[in-house]
Amino acid sequence: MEKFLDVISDEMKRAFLAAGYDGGLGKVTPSNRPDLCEYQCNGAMAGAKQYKKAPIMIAQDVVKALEGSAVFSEVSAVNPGFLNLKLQEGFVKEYLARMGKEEKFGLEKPERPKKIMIDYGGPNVAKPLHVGHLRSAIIGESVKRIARYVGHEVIGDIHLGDWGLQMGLIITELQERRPELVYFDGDFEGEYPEEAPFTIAQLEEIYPTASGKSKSDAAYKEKAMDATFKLQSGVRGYRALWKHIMEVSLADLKRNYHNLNVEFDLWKGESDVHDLIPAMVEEMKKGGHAYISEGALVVDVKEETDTKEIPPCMILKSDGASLYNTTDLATIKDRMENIGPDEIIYVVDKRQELYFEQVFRCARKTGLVRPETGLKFLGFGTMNGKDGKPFKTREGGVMRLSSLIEEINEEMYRKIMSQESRSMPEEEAKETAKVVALSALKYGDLSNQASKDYIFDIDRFTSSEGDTGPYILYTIARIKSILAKYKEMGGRLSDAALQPADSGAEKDLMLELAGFNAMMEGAYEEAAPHKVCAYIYGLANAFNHFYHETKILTEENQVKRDGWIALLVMTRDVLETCIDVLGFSAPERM
RNA sequence: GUGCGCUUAGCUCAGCUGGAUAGAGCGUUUGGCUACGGACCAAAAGGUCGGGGGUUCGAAUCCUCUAGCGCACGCCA
Repeated sequence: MEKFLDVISDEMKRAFLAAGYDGGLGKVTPSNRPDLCEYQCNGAMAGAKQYKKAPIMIAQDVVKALEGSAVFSEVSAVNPGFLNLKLQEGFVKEYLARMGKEEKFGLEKPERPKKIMIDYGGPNVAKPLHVGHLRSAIIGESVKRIARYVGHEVIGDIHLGDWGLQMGLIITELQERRPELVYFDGDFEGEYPEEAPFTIAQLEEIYPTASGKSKSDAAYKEKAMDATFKLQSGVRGYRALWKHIMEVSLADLKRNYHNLNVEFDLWKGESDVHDLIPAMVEEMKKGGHAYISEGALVVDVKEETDTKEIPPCMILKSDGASLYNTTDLATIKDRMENIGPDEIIYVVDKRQELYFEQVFRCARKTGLVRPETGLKFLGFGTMNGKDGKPFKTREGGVMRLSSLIEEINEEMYRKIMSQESRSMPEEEAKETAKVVALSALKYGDLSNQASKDYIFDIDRFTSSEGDTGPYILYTIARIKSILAKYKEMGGRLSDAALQPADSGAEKDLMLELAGFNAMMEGAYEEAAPHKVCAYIYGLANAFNHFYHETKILTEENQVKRDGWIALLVMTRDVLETCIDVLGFSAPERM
């Protein structure tokens, strides 16, 4: 269905036309003077020049044309030419009632649903997730859910770092420690064991150790590079070890992402496209795009309009080895051939912007993608500590994601248990703490613009006062509690029908609800989860304000009371829909 | 050096396509539980939108200069 603001604007446009002016001037926006009006239109001022007329005169003409409007209850022309608007309660109610009946609250399906791939997460196997992986996961997941909700086909791909030197390092270190393992026996021809010869904990220790050694020990590094080469050329034992590393590591990654309520559709990685590289490189050479520069194979990606020298995109290093660019390009090739997306969105650290610009240009130039294929870089900023510097542990190291989550879970649990009013059983408190803590973590992140750095403040995020996840969940829990009590009293939610607003607070709440679909479309178009956050914060505020003014269940006028119940149901549903696209959920009580 | 980004209340952040008196939250001060959930609500104080210039009837928003900070700039990922 048509968006609320569009319906109002249409009415305004008709008035401009009826008064003899350009209908395009009749654009209505939310009021920025809530004390004066609910909505406003500035078209009279915009049209003053065109009609060589004082804005206020135009505004007055429009006011006349709007007499008897079914949409506006009040229209006034104010100097220098503002049109201040208030809406008919009945009109608002009708719009909400229609929203409630339609799927997705009347959000219109896209004319042509797109197939969108989102590349996010990007963990390396055998390395624990750390806080640097958090934003990609949280933002990517939300962008994915928003696009999906709006009606597009969306495929999330984790894009694992599962190939290359890091694997060789692990294998080398393993060989140092346990040379007796069959995997290192070149003559072995039997079946390798099903069980991996290491646990995830061991794996997570092996990698940094090996990485450290390779930096100080040239011979060790040589060995690791050799192991990498052998793995890539398919040596049986090495392949078998690689599979073990993958199994063990992936099981751990899945568990961790699941705890974050982040689910990928594809678990593809660099290893999946490795075999595509030689042919792709050949094509680039044949196409005349790739040439040797300073020993390396590169593709020029400069453009006339550049204000700055853009270095060429490197395809192969001077020693002939592939690099990050190569696998990223091969991944694009693979995706285009096997999935054929209309758009690929990369949710990565914003510092990689120039790099991705090079890759995108190279992909276009060499024809890996169609001209109309969208390649979008969604860069996010750094998560900083309270001191404004990149977030670290107290000791100054990189904090593991699991530690961070544990810390925030504990803090939330502590807050629940210290609640005087309502104590709940310890087990339930623990589960609830997890749910609420996730909202704190995600909302704290998503309520900021993705592209900016932000300060991670556990005290602020876990507070239930102010613009936080727990505040939103508290509001939902409160609504649920009232609805539960209503049912206990014998009320049936399905019987409740909206009524025209009775008070300012009620009307404000209704107007907030009416803005849902415009907000969601905007959040999708700009890939901006923070708009969803801002919206639900406003909605939760509007509800709480209404709640404090209105005794709902004790209202004796049944029609009125049921109207409020219907409003609560809708508020709850919209809030829950929104937190779902943000990637968290609400407990029944907290 | 070149390019990109940021700078809004004491702190953390919004600000839609240029509109009226620049908005929230936290913190501070004050008020509200015999209540459907007080993990809440209401009110007050708090601003040279980094600085200068320009465009416009009108600028936090657009242009330009400038300062401070951050980031990136071919063989890392």
